[in-house]
Amino acid sequence: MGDYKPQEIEAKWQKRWEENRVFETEADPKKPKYYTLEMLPYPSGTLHMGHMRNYAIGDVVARVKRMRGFNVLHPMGWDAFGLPAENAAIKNRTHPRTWTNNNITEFQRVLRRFGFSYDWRREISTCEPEYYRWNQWFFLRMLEKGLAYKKKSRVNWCPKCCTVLANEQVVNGGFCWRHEDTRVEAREIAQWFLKTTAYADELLGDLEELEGTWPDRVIAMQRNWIGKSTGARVFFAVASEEKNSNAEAAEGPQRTQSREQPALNSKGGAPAARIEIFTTRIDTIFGASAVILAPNHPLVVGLLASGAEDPEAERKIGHYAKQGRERKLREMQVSSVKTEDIATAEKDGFFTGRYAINPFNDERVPIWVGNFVLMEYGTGAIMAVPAHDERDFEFCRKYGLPIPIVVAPEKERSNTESTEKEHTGHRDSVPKEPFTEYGISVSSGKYSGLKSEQASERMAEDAKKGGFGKKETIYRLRDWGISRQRYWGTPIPVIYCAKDGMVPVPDKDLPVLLPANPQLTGEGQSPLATDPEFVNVKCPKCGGPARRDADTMDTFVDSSWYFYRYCDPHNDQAPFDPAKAAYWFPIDQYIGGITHAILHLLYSRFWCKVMRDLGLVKHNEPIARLFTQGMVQKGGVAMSKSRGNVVGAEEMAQKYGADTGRLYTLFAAPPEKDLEWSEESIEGSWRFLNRVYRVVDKHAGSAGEVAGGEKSQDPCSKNEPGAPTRSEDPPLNTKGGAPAAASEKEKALLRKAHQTLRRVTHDFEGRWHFNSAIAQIMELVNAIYAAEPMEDGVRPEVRKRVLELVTLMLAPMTPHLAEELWEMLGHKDGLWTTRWPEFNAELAKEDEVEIPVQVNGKVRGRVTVAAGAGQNEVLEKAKADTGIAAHLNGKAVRKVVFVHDKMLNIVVG
RNA sequence: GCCCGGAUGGCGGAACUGGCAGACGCGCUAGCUUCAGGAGCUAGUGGCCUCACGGUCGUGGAGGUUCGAGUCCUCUUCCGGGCACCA
Repeated sequence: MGDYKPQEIEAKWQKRWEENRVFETEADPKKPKYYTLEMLPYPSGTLHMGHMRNYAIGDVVARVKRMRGFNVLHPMGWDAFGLPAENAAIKNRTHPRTWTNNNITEFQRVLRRFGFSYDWRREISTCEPEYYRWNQWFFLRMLEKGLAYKKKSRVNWCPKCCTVLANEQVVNGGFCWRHEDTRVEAREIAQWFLKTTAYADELLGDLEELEGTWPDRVIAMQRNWIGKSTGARVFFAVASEEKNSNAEAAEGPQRTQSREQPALNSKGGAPAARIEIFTTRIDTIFGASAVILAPNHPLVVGLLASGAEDPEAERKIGHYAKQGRERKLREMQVSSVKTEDIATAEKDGFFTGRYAINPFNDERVPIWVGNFVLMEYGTGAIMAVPAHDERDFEFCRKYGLPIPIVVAPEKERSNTESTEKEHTGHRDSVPKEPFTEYGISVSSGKYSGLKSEQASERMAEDAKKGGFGKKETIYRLRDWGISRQRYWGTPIPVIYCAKDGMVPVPDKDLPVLLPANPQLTGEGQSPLATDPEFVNVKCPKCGGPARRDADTMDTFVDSSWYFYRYCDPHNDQAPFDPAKAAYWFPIDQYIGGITHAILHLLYSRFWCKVMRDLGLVKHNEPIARLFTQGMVQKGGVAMSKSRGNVVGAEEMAQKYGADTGRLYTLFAAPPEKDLEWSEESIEGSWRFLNRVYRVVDKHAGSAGEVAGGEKSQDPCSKNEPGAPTRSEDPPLNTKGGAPAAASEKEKALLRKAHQTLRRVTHDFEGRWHFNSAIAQIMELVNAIYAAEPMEDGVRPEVRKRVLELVTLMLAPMTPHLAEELWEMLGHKDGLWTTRWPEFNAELAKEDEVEIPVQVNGKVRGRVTVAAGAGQNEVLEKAKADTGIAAHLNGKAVRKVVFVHDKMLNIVVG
């Protein structure tokens, strides 16, 4: 008799697993594969129970699949580049590599302490040249395909990170994803972009493939982020200034032409400027009362310069004379740079003094500049249809622009009385609110009377025929800016030569190594730029003096394809062997936090499609199933080092053992939900494991001597991982015939065991209700205790078998204890050689069932009958029950509803 | 504003396709054991009424479908998350 000593047991089995290379895997096309993966951690600070939960969930999946006979790939690695390492290095006067490697060592030690079943030979670290050279290789391939380009543009700058951020890294409407209290600033910087937009349509469309296997909210967030809008582009010609004074007219069209920048997409040499607008509601175009440009639209400056001094127009619809407009424009351009709360800001704008021609009805509409029109979205220009759009309504009402109605509600009814009258089609009546839904076109020329959808269709067609527009789909998604002005990342493999311009580093010169000893200042200039040895190189083309690109890549590049590297982690000829990736991919199960719903998970999908087009892989999507686990919280907020509310994983392992820690995180809440850490509750898991240990310990002695116990295993199984042993139920596994039980007690216990096995198996397969699986096992253990002393009425082989089932069911969750119990139960081979047990339906079957009897839908009693009893038998028995009979009270039975083995409802009236 | 989730005892949470609501655990109460504490074992534990048998209410709220609703439908409140002058 001994006590459960997790620390001893855990060390012992971790050693055995390692000696026997239990978790090492190779691609083997003859075996069914299963690739399960937890998102790779950023090694920083301490590994806490939040991390632990993630890995515990992943390990259950890996171990269950292994027991199910799959060839399981379950690797681990480190997202090792990144800002925190650099900042910590500056603070502690060390090197980011030192800091990172120390953390990796620490993380690794704790993960090993928890006995996660990783194939450690496949460990990768993204900060090693053997890894990041392939980031550079991919970059060069994208450069060749035009998927990487450099552009000066307005980008997000985080003053704390001292670097540019991708749009995906800007959260909560303008804050840094790492510094949620820090607003990003807009800066004009030339940087590298990866053309995610080239795959926008595919990234959106393929989400359908993921429906059902990815969480709905992740799909919804990605859809939202990609933001498809189907509509049309329409060209409004800028009207010539026939009302101008003679002097201005004399300068004529040439002046206008030369001053105005060309319209977007204007075909070379097009004489008159035109404004291209994007709309999702071309059907409302007859109601356009203005064209509004973004303040930084390229046409604005030219239009202002040529805009008429028209006192009458100024008085009527504009608020600024010519000079005022220019001042106003500067104001608006400045204020739009600050990423203020744009959504709530008041609509603001001014008339440019020029007019545009609506191509559908040749009407002259004033051209305005508006603060709510974004250059970044669509064409940077809109038509304002105040009667049918909230924002246009607000804007036009403020400036007294007409609000013509061109869509009437389909039914003659609408929400309020006031709108009812207004939406009857008089285009000069003034509505109190815009009608933004689809309806019937009115006052829209030949399109009047059409439904909105039809009108849109026809008008887009006609615009195309007439050469003044076309159908168009646009996306909110923008290209991924990957340049970072920091040290600890992958150098961008590009060289600038005075003679040859931008020259890619040839493949043979990869990797471009990070300089070993940089000057780290954290002050917003890439530290690489200050290293002459790094920067000054010979041009690969002409051999002349040239400079390297001094920026590094966003670390999300590293994590966009790392899971392919696990398939072939030491390949020095290619990022990976396509044959190996073809075997393992797609990832069968990916597990991680919701935080990466659009960052990592969108970039990874993009990368996969690029690799497919490079011929490296054949699949469209890298991740077949995604699971987003909940966070571990303490005091209502997620555990994090910065909040100071972490519970260290190692601390838990020392106090209760790894198995208790694992079990608790699996039991306390379903895996997708957040879990509030409770020191009190973990005691329950600890008690349970002790309870299991004690009862196995008690019966193990006699069980070891059981004849047939060890022999019942398949002797061929030894050293053959492909054909693991499957122990069976001696001696009750007789096929067909009714098993002979020694006693009612024995039969009931075995029945409970197999019922539990059935449910636990089910909970592990897909449903992932680990918490209720554990609850089931607890019930079984309770039943074993209730059957004590088992010696009285339960044969040793049955006792042993029941305890084996408990052990096997616990094995994926508490693997160390399970191995120990397995050994105590007399097994010489490790539990890892054993397969998941099959439940025996015959043994699980109930002889008798208790059926609740309802009278008029209310439970009034229960009757016990043989399983499978028919309606009449149950009904007779129910009527004979005095309690139930009292409720029937001699009333006429109107209806009887009977569900086999479930319930009986007698309806009386 | 739009889009996703949620809401069940004192607490974490069960309840597979509509069929005994509250499994399992925590906490609490009592008994056994112990010098005592702890641990362990056993029993009890949704509210209200009742000495009791039993009754009655009960899954955020209001309606509805059904023999029967935590589960399905309509409306609604609150909480969490994402996106947001997206044309």
